[in-house]
Amino acid sequence: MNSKTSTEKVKTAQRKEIGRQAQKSASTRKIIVEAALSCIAKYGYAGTTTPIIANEAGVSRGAMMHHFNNRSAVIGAAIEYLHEKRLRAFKRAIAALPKDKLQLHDGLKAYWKHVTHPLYVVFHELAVASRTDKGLAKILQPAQAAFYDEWYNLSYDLFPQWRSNTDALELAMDLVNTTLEGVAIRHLSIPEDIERETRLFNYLEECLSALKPKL
Amino acid sequence: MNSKTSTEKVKTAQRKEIGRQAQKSASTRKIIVEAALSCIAKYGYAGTTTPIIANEAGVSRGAMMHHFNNRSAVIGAAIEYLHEKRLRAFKRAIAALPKDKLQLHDGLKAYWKHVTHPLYVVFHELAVASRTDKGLAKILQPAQAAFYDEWYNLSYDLFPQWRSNTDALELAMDLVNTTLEGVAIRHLSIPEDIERETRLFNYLEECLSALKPKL
DNA sequence: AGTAAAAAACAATCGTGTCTGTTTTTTTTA
DNA sequence: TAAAAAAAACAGACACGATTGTTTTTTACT
Repeated sequence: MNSKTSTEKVKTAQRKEIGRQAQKSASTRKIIVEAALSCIAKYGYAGTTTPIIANEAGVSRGAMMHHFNNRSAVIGAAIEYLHEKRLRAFKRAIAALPKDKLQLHDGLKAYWKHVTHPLYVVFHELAVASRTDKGLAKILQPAQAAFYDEWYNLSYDLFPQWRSNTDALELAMDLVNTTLEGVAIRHLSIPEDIERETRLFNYLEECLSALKPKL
Repeated sequence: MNSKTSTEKVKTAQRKEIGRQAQKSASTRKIIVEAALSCIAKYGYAGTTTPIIANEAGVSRGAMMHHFNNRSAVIGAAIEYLHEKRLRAFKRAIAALPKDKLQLHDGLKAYWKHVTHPLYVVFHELAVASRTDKGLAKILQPAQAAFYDEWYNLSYDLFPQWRSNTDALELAMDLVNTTLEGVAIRHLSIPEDIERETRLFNYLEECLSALKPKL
């Protein structure tokens, strides 16, 4: 049987005060999880093997397997960590924007920055792998859906002018989403062409201005 | 030393007349290559192992290794085959369009069909894998570049009205390219939403109409 | 008979999961 | 409070299965 999962272990250790052991445990877990993300970025999902992760983390594979029951558990924890990090970073970027005279430009730029962030390729890598790995899909999909949800809600809050026409908002978001992600993914196989991309970026901004409901 | 590559073998066999043996050889090679593509579509690039390909092709692994020196050779042949097939299918779709009163709608639809074709996910799968597999990248990149080139040239030929403003053409193509590919890739992790997609599709068409240089 | 195709067998490597043993920390108990 | 017991962190080694490339054997064709 599986006895208790690693997460449960942490929880029981955390109750009352945080002992040194629990601290160390959390610390190495974090190190391992970050190493896993780093490996996915460097070597791809298939290339992220347990010995490689352990090596990247600077711990023995035995220690790693003590904290996580199997490879999937490591990947799962990495996804969770990645999701939170991604969301936090995006929210922080949004929060840094001027609330009063918020321009479409700023929102667009924030999303662009998000999509060109190194961690985005990790998410994309996982998304592609999940197509043929149902187990992975089961872990990844909720995070993916949650992110889009959050993104939509944030946009709804931030751009009150659009609330009168949610269809337009949805269209605008789809346009931004697909286009920018398309550009980001193109970078994988084709060297970036700043000039062309900024032209596209500017055009997209024009489109949004035109789509914006008039008060 | 690698002695002669499988391709060379075929060539020597093909010179003079096409013997039945050479025919069979070409036939099984094709079967293997198609099986490889099928496997990439089904199990992903990492999951496409030599036993699986051979099994899918219905030949022994030994026979397969007789025709291809190693796994890379199979993949390489598959990419070449895929590229030609993709290009041919796209050209055929373009050729089927009405030459006289060609609408943007038709061109857009053709590209959309191309991007939702099952073989497109194979190409995308390979593109992602090539990020962390430089050997693969070396094979894939030329095909990728050639396809984009061909696409651009075709568009240039098909829409003479745009020739007066190549900047607009380039922008339009970037917009179409990134958006549609973005939608296609979204399908990997998120179930399609026909309504939203057609709305986006129609909007894209409007954008193109507006971008079109006036005569 | 001789050559190519196909199949099978082989050796080497690699990744995974499990198991055993050691050290350190925490908890219990005297 | 100090010693003993329990639990957790960690390291290394093992066995199993899978994949790859090579080599050997069998089959089919000309």
